[in-house]
Amino acid sequence: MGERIRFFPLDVTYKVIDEKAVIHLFSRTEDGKQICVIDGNFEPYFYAIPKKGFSVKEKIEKLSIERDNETYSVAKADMVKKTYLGKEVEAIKVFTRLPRDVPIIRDIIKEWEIIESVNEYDILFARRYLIDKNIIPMLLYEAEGEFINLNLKIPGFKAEKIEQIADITLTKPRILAIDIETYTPANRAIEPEKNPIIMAALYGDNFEKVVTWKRFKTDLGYVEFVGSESELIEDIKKHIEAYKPDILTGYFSDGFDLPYIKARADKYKIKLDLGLDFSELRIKKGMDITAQIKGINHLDIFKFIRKIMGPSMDTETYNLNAVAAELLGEQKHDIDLDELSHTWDNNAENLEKYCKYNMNDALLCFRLTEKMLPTITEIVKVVGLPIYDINRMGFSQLVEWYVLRQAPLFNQIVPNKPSNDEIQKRRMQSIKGGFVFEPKPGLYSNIVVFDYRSLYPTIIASHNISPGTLNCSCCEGDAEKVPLENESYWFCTKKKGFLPSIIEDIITRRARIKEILKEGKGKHIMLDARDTALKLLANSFYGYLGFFGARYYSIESAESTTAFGRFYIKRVIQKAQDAGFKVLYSDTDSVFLTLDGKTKEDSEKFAEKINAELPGLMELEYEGFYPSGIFVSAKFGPYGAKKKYALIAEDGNLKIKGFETVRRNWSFIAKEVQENVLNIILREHDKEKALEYVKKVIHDIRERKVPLDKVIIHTQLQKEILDYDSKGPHVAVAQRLKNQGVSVGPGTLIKYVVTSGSDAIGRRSKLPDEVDEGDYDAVYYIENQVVPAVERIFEVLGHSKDELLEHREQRKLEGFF
DNA sequence: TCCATCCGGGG
DNA sequence: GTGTACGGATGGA
Repeated sequence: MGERIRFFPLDVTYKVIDEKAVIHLFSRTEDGKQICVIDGNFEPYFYAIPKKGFSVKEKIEKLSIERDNETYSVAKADMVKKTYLGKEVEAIKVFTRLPRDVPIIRDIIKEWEIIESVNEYDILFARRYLIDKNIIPMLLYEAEGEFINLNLKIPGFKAEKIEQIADITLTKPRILAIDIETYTPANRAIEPEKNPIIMAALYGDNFEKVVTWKRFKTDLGYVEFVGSESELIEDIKKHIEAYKPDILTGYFSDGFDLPYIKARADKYKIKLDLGLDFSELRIKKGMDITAQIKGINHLDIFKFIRKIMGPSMDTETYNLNAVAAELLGEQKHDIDLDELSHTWDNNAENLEKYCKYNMNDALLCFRLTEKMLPTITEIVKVVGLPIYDINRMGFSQLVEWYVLRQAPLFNQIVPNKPSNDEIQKRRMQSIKGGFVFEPKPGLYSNIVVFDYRSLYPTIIASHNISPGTLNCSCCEGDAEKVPLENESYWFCTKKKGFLPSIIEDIITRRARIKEILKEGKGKHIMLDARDTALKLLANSFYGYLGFFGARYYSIESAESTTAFGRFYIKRVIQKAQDAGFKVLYSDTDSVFLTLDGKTKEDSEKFAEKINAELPGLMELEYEGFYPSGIFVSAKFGPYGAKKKYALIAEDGNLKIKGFETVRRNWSFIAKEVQENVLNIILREHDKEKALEYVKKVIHDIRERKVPLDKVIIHTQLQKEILDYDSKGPHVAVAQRLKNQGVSVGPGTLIKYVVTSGSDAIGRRSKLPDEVDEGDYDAVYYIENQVVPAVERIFEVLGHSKDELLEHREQRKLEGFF
């Protein structure tokens, strides 16, 4: 009888040993040791689907060819009953001797007359293994087998049997962050072939190190001096090996740090055999550079944040400073990197601050990784691929690999990726989106808001939308048609489709998590993260159906999804009007009504009635009741009129959408006036009071009674100063800060006050410290801050901008311009 | 206006 | 490694 071990798989590859592909699961054991569990009991295969009525199994079994003195042959061929795009098929599961034989055998079989199609020939062996053996990275498994010597840096264990023993997750993988500084003179390009790495920082759990090769006096404990750049490279290699990370993380390390280190190591002929199997750090070039180390998940946290978190973040740029500012509330050290090379050459005694800077970058990267880890882990668990893989995927790829993992459970053969021609065709196609009912500007009372919970996912599930159920012959003429004018689509009503089944599963899993979260007290970081991961996936399905690269691309399905979306929201609008409610506004999945004399209970009953008629998982949710609200006309953006409204809830909370208040680059006084005006109007319904209040504030500004700290404007620099076309006041201030030797860059928060005078506005914008109390430009704050903040609100109430300003000032202003 | 190329991040 | 990106801005024809 063999031994038993418990382990969390983290990375998976395979090696050919004795003419056989052997899976290697690089893992962490339950008691924290590294181990490589190997499994030789898995064979490469793909599917061949013959044309109807043809028997092809024997021909395939006999297939064997010679090429370059190598023999490629089919190891085995099994007849299997499968489902392919909604149809039952008799396929052949074609086994080859090695993974690399698959494309060769496939190419031959593909050309045969009697073959309808070949499928699943491009699913990497290691991934195929994880799917077929139902192994999910970062979960706990138990293997039975024996320890063997494998010529690896870590012990080997040959498994005869592997099974999951409980739903236990590795929550504390060992993380090591890396960041390098290179010799790059000001205004010069980054040139790895030419310029050395001069510092490298590593930050981990109870571990911090900055390695550099110029000596200077310092008390910093973490600084380590070596004699040369090549020694620096050897040194960081040694530290990484000693730390034994599960995750090596960097910020843009796919595109910068690791390729740079590799380029410099190559120059000195240093072997960067960081892989746990002694393989070298691999830089894969192409359109997109990636860096991979076998056995260690290299995480480029920048990539994850930009691709996955990006859409839900405020920042426009994803540089470390801006991202750390938003996610951690921390910034990079304020130093001028342009001077580093000069300091390195001439003033080594001043290098300490650069070491601190270097360390801080590694620290920020470590913290970002820690912060993202729960979400990353849950995505890994939902999609079922290692951190390294999911780190480099976008939404559509995550959906696709989720689908690929579910496919065997539903006995599905998965369609192939589109050809280039097909992609070109698909790129031409576009579809109609959600329905928008434009609000009429005005002040309203007794507003009820409803929205469809997860509209598109529930439509896909409830209407059985997928390429496999589209226009099925079994329901032709019987099934309800998709509400599209120029098309005649229907989806099967007799058999649940594959995609609708798995999306339904995601929706119900989310509902269960929500239940638990509702019941339980305190924080559930893991459940929150799981909900985030599932939500992300569910919301990506509709986009996936319309994504040109998708295996399950179906423009008809995507079109039908939005068509049903428009249908259901329009139906709510129609029925609400029929029932005597007034519809104020609607966008895609939500609708705003006024009671118009009816009661809140009436609206709840109305929603119940709507829900009784909705299919499957679809549900119109009561979002809230608002005693009053104001809709304001807004500027037209690229997608039509932008929504701009404010509602007040029964508990007095304001719900503001689209107003400038939510943005940072307004002075406190402008935000305060806007919020107070909204409060007076929505709470007290007193237009005159609001008007008088604004007049009073304008008067106070003019009298300079408003304290300086209320006129400070905070604006975050979104890009490099040079990259701004129009240099607004904050850019001018940033420029002056830079001239004074202060390091400013994207993400830096600029605080300034516009002072009085007749100069250009940029010149009059000063740092708060430089301004005396009361020395602000009253006209600017009235005209460019306070008035614009409330102008549109008063417009709705029938008061013009001029009424906000007293006559005398108005004349003065006119004279001014 | 259309098509192709470049860029992001990093020093 | 049973494989290869993406979407938006910019600039030239």
